[in-house]
Formats: sequence, structure tokens, C-alpha cells
Amino acid sequence: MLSERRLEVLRAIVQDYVGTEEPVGSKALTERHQLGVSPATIRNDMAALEDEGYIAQPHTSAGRIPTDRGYRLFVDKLAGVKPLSSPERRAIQNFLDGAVDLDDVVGRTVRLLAQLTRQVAVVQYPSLTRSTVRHVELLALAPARLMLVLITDTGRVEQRLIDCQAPFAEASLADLRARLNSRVVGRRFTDVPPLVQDLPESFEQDDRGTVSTVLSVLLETLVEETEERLMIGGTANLTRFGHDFPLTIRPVLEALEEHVVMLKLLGEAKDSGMTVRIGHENAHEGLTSTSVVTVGYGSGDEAVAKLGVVGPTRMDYPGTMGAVRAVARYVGQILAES
Amino acid sequence: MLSERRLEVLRAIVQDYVGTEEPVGSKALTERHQLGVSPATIRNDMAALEDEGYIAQPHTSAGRIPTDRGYRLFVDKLAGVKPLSSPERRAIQNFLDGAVDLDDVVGRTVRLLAQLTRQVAVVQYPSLTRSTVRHVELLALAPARLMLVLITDTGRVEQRLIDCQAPFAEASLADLRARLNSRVVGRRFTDVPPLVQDLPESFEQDDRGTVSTVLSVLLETLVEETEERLMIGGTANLTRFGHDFPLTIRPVLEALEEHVVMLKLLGEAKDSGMTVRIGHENAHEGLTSTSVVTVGYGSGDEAVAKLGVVGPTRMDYPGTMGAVRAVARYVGQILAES
DNA sequence: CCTGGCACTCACACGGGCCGAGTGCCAGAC
DNA sequence: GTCTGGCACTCGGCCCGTGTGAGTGCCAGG
Repeated sequence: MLSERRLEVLRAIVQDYVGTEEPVGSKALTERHQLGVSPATIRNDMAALEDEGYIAQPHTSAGRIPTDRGYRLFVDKLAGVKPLSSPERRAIQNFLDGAVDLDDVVGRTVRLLAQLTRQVAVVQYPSLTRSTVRHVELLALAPARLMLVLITDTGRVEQRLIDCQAPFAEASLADLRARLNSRVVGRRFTDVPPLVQDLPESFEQDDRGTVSTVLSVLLETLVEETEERLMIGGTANLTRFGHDFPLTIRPVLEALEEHVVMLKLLGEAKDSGMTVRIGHENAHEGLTSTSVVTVGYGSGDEAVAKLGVVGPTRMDYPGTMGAVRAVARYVGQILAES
Repeated sequence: MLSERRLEVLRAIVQDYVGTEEPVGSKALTERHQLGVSPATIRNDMAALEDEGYIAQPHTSAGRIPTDRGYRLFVDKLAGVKPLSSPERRAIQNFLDGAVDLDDVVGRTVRLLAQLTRQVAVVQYPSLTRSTVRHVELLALAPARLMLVLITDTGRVEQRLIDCQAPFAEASLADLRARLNSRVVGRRFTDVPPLVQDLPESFEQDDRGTVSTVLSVLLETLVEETEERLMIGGTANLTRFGHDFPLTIRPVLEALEEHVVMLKLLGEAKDSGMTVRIGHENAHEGLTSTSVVTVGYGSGDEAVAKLGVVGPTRMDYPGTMGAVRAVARYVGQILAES
């Protein structure tokens, strides 16, 4: 177990290193923080911290920098979440309030997060799986060609074209439309399947095939079309990473472009509360020198999607966490209103 | 006017520089190309080319590199468009054929272009303004709340919610839907406005307000919602730029993230044929050290949108142009089929 | 008009020496 | 037991002088 002071030393090291981007030595530490002890004492503490794997020296005669493990301890035990200033909060609200549709909300959120944190922002579109159905519409584009439109409570709209084997009477269509809506509106996607299972039976023999087709397309849309999307922004901030560029930044850019990778990353995060994954804690190889801060957001009590930022392990954790949490909160509000 | 051989020297310089990324000297030139003259002669030619502003020396005693003007001449007079190999063509077709919807087509195209050219790919979504209407649907979500769905010939679907002042009878709705479709299906967006102008007059007094509202939303969608979208990919290729990184790459990333900037860029290109903008020919400041190769693509005879790549001025122009043209052609085919 | 020769210029790589920040350890003080 | 000041040591980074080689411009001769 580390003594109180040693934890304090670790905190100081993290803070200084994040600020200066340079290895921090014992003397500099005593000068910049009121630790009340001499550099020699700090040196002993640092040696102990190094033994425990919390800090490391890049070169024999350089200062120390935190390891991933050190950042972990810092985040878990030493750092709080720094709330935003009230001008910042107002700016967020103003900026997000101007959004006109879902795409716009997500787009603005990405830009906002990127600007606030000066890092790469990742925002997942509200997921279909956790949403509820606001409305289902069925229209006949041609006698044997239908279009299914699904509107979610988060404002997302999905449409599918359906080719039927046989023409479908307008009356039957209206009937199906009405029954569908009465059963599924307001339901969560995952609850829908059992609710519509028996629908074909209540139709005439001739129409059952078409009804089944429609239902299967609907279920496909609900489930398989959990094809989750996301938007990414602020990649220009990657250039602030370090000066050993190409090697550092390239794999990160590659990972960011693979939305599948990013979705997996978000999926691994906790559903509620904030998740911070530091350096090697990220499974993906390209991201082992980055930290990822994510949090769920939603229109109501429950999270429907996640958002977060990707930055160097050497990031301002309290500030970043504060910004991420605040943005998630406001986006949730905006979604609830619309 | 430059002699034949001097043009040949310029071509050789461009080719070598693009290949090696290093300034090319007179001796190396004679060794790698059969110019039939000695280095001394080449030196004279190079001096002349430098006087004319086609090449420059980064340092007093280094080789020459092409200037923007040099590349311009190369592209205009010296370079052809290099056709793709047939395996490449097959790969393109296979890859694009797997697309399931418009988003997927655009996404695959971006990845394809980025991979083929090893540069940043930019693909504009098929523009609404040049498309035609495949179908318009109107549905009542609630007595006084309508939804307008617009389907284009390129498979794009736009939807809008409409709040009406007064309830709108189902019969009137069906009537409006039918009339709308009979007038606008198959029409180009720009032709629609005069065709629907008089519609409100043919409805009952009570419904005219709602009809007008619907029409104005439709026109808004057609015109204002020429909010053109685009997709960008392959930014990781930027890391291959040079070794003087941050300064070069940063403004480029910033420009790429500003979709408005990129759309303007595409808008400035010729509507038909390929456009190559080299270095300072690009108005945007962040892109003055890049070249942009764009071409229009479309489902039929006419271009409905543009795509292209952004890369260093020192790029393989013939190869890039070949890839861009080929991809545009195949995307056009895919769109026409769907 | 082309060529070989020649003197000149410079960017860059290499190597040595100095500097200073930072460390570990130890003996002594509290 | 813990902290402190002192001390010897390490080593990365910086400055600087030198050498090298690629590349140039110019000129006289074919």
C-alpha cells in the first residue's frame, strides 16, 4: 500500500507531465508543488513508485513519466471529474439547440466534443435496439411493391423496399398497418417479435405470404439493422500528439476509419457511467498508445448510445471526463425534447 | 516555346521525383532515362526550365523538383491517363457489386478509391438537384401531423415531418398524394416547382392551408435540402505525405473535416470531364500543398455528383486519374442498375 | 548545339566535447 | 524510522568543426 504522500507525488507527476509533456524530475516537483519535503525524499518515493510500476524513466538520466498503470491509479483514486465552467455549459446548450434533425444533432455533438477536449470525438447514433417504435408506416409504391417506414422515438427513420409475390389490396394494407401500429407503437425493439408473431394467421390465405414478408423485413430492420452508425471528428487534433508522428498517428487514423473497430470499442464500455480505457487496456492494436473516455447517453433514464473521445494517454483526464459527461447530458436532453 | 527534349526532361523529372520523393539531378536523370545526351546538356535544359518556372531547387546544391506550374504542364501536355489493369477492374466491380444501399455504395466507393490511389478519397452523395423523383409519399402520423417521404431515382430517401394547423381528412390526403405523384414522378427536381404551384387551388378552402404547407416543405426538401453530403476516407494515407509532418498534415485534416469547404472545392470543378487542381490552384489555404483530382459521376449520361482524391502535389497523376475515372464509371453503372 | 572538364557551393552526416538535469546511495540529523 | 543534504555518476542533447559528395554553372573545344 502506498503512503498518502506517495500518492500525492504520483498525482503531481501526472499533472505536470500532462501539462508540460516532458518527463518530470524530483527537483521540479518540489518547486511546483507544496509537498513539504526535499527532492531527496521525493526521489525515494519515486523509486518506490517505479518499483510498483506506476512510473518509468524513458532514459536513465531523465525524469519520470506515468505508465498506463499510473494513469489508471490516477483516474481511479486521485482524480475527480472537473465540472465545466458555466460559460462552457451555456455554449454547449446554445450550440446544440440549433440542431434541426438527428444528423445535425450528432454532427454538432462531434464538433462540440472535439473542440472542448481538443481531441478526437466519437459519437454513436442512437441505437435502434434500445429505442422504441414511434410509428410504422406501410405504403404501396406499386401493386406488388411496398415500402416500410419505421420511425423511432429518437427521430431516426429507416425505410425498406419490399417486393411481394402477389398484389396486396389497399384494404388489407390499411388493416395490416393499423394492426401493426396498435401492437408495436411505444414498444422497445427487442419486445416486438413476440407481439407480431401471430399476425399472419388473422389474414386471408392469399395475403399471408405478403404479411409474413413484411413482418420478416420489419424484424430484420429492428434486429439486424442494429447496424450501428457513428460519426467521428476532430482528427486534426491528432497532430498535437507528439513529435514522433507518423508512427503514432497512423494506426490511430486507421482504427478510427474502421467504424467496426470503433463500435466494438464502444460496445466494450460499460453501459452506464463513464468508462476510461487507458493505453494497453484497449484491445485494438492501433489504440494502445491512446486513452478512450466514453459514456452512454440517452433521451431518458436509459442510455441508447455512447459517445466519447480518443486522445493520448497523456491527457487531462478530469477535464476530458467533465466535458464528455456534460455533452452526453445535454445531448440526452435535446433528444428527449425532439 | 520549349523544345521537345526539354519537355522530355520535365517529364523525366516529374516521374523520378514522384517515385523517389527526392530532388533529382542531371546525372541521375541521364542514368535512368535514355535521353541520348550528356548530363551537361541536361543541366542547360534544367536551367532553362527553371527560368521558365517549371522546376526549382530546394537548396543551392540540390537537384530540382517540379513546381506547381511544372506539374500543370505535365498534366496538360505530357501525361496521359493510365488505364487500370484488368484485375484491378474486376476487383472494383466485385467490391462495388456487394453494396446493399446508397450509403453502402458511397462507403465502398470511398474505401476503394482510398485503397487504389493510396490517398484521401472524397465522394459526394448523388445530388438531389440533378436527380429525378421516383415517388412521393404522404402519411398521417396523427390527425394533424404528416410525414413526407421523397424517393429519388438514385435510391436516396428523404423524409420530413409536417405539423399542420388543421386536421386533414384521409380522403384529401389520398387525393393530394395521387395528384402530387402524377405530376412530379420522373421529373427533375428543378422542374418541379412550376408543376405544383396551382395545386392548392383545386382543394377545398379548409384544406388549402395544409396543402400549401406540404408543398412548401416539399419544395424546401428539393431545393434547400440540396444540402449536399459527402463521405471521406483514407485519411491515414496522409501520413505518407512527408516527414515534416504536423505543419503539412494539420491544415489538410482541418479542411477535410469542413465538409462545406470540400463541397465548395468539388463545386468549383468542371461538371464534365476530369479536373485536376494543383497546389496553389486550390483556393482553400490548407490545401495549397495538395492536388485534387475530381470527376463527375452519374447513373446515366449526366453527372449527378462528383468524387475524387486529395493527395500531395507530388502524386502519380496518370495513375490517380486512371483510378478516379474508372471508379466513377463503375459507380455510375451501379447506380443505374439499382 | 552538344560535351567533358573544372571550380565552387552547400546540405548533411559524423564525431568529439561540454553541459546539465536527474538519479541512487549514504551518512547524519530530527 | 524518516527525512535531508551531499556527492559521484550517467547519459541525452547541443554545439561545432570537419569531411564528403551530389549537384551546379560556366567555359573552351569538338
